[in-house]
Amino acid sequence: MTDPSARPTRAQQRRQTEENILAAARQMFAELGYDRTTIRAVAKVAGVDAGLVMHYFGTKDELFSRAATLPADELPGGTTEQVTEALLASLAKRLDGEPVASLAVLRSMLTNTDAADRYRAAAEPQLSQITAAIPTADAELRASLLSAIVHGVIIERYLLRLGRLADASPDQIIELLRPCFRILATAQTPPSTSQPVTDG
Amino acid sequence: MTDPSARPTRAQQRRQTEENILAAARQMFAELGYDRTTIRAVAKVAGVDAGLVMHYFGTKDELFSRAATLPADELPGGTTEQVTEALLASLAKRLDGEPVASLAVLRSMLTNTDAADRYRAAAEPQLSQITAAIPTADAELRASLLSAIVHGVIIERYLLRLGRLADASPDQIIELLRPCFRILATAQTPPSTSQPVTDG
DNA sequence: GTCTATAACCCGATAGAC
DNA sequence: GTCTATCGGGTTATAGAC
Repeated sequence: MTDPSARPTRAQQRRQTEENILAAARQMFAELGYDRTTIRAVAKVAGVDAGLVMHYFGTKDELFSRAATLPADELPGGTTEQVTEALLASLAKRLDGEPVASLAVLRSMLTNTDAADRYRAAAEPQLSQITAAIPTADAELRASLLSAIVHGVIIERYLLRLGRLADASPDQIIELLRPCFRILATAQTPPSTSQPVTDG
Repeated sequence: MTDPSARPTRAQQRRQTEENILAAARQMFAELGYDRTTIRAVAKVAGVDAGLVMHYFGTKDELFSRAATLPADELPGGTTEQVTEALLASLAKRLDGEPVASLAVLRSMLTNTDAADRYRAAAEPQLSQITAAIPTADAELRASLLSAIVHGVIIERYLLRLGRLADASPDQIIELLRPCFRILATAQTPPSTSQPVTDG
C-alpha cells in the first residue's frame, strides 16, 4: 500500500464525498423538510455537483432514505420504573444536542409519506416495549400518550421554537416530566380525588 | 326583488364560488400541507378554473391565509384549577372532530413560515393565560410543557395516526391526561419517593 | 469520477380573448 | 366573470463530454 494519509484510495474518497453529501442532506432536510430541500442545494452545500448526487443516490427519495435513517434508539425492557426512566433518559439525550437525523424525519413526516412510514417504523417497537411495561388494560393508550408527549416536546423545542421550551435545560424539562410519566405508566390515582370538578 | 332562490345575485354567486374554493383549499392544505397543494388542484376540486382562483385571491399565500384562519380558541382566566380544566375541555373539543382549518395550519407549520407564525400567534395568548395561572417560578416552562403535550397529542392523533391515539375516545384521553396536567400546573410533588406502586 | 447540458415536467403568476 | 394561452421560473432526472 502507498501512504494512506497522503493519497486516499478511490473507495475512501468516494466514501468521504458520500458522507459529505449525506451530512449536508441531513442538515437541509432537518431545516426545510423534504419538499423544500432540493438536490441542487444539497449539492452546493456539500461542495459537489448536482449530477454527482444523482449519480450516487439515484433519486431524491433514496437520498432522503439514506440521510434520515434513525438509530433505533431502543429501550431495554424491564419493570415499569425502569422503562419510564429509560424513556426519560432517551428524551434527555435528544434534548441536548439536536438530533439532526431525527429532526429531518420529524419535519418531513407531515408532508412526505415515506418519512411518516419511517417514523412509524422507528416508533412502533418503542411503543410496544412501553406498552408491555404498563400493567393496566389501557396500556396501549398510555404508551401512545407517553410517545405523544415526547414528540410534542421535541417538536415545540426544535421545530416550532415556542415558549420557554426552546431554551430550557434538558434536566429541568426531565424533572418536570418525570411525575407525569410515572402517573401515566403506573396508573396510580392522583392524590386529588377529593375534587372531581364537574363544574365549569 | 326577483325570486332570490331561483336567481342568486352576482354577489351571492361570487360569495358561493369563493366559499367553494376556500373549502377545497382548506381540505387540501389539511391533507397535503402548504407546499404540496397547488392552485391548480384546488381549482379542480372546487370545480373552477385555476385562473379564477388567482383572480379572487391574488396569491397562494393569500389563499392560505384566508383558508387557514384559526378561531382563537381562548381560555378564560381564573384559578389554577379552572385554567387546567378549561385547557382539558379545549383539548376534548379538538379531539372529537378537529376543525379542518386547524389541521391545515398544523400540517403546514413545519414548512411554511406564515403557517408557523399563525400558529404561534394563536398559541401565545393561551400560553400567557396558562402561565399566569401557575403559581411557581418556572410557570412559563410548565405552561410550555402543557402546550407541547396538547399539540403532541393532536399531531399524533390526526396527522401521524400513531398507536391507539388515533381511535381512542376523547374522554378516555382526557381522563388519563388530567392528573398529568394537575401535577404540571400545581407543582405538587409526586408521591413517588416511597414507591407506592403495587407491583414492580 | 466529475461536471455540463438539457430533456421533460411541474409550478405560480400574468395577459388577454370572449 | 370565466377561461385559454403563455411567460418565466423551478424541479428531478438523463445523456454524454472530459
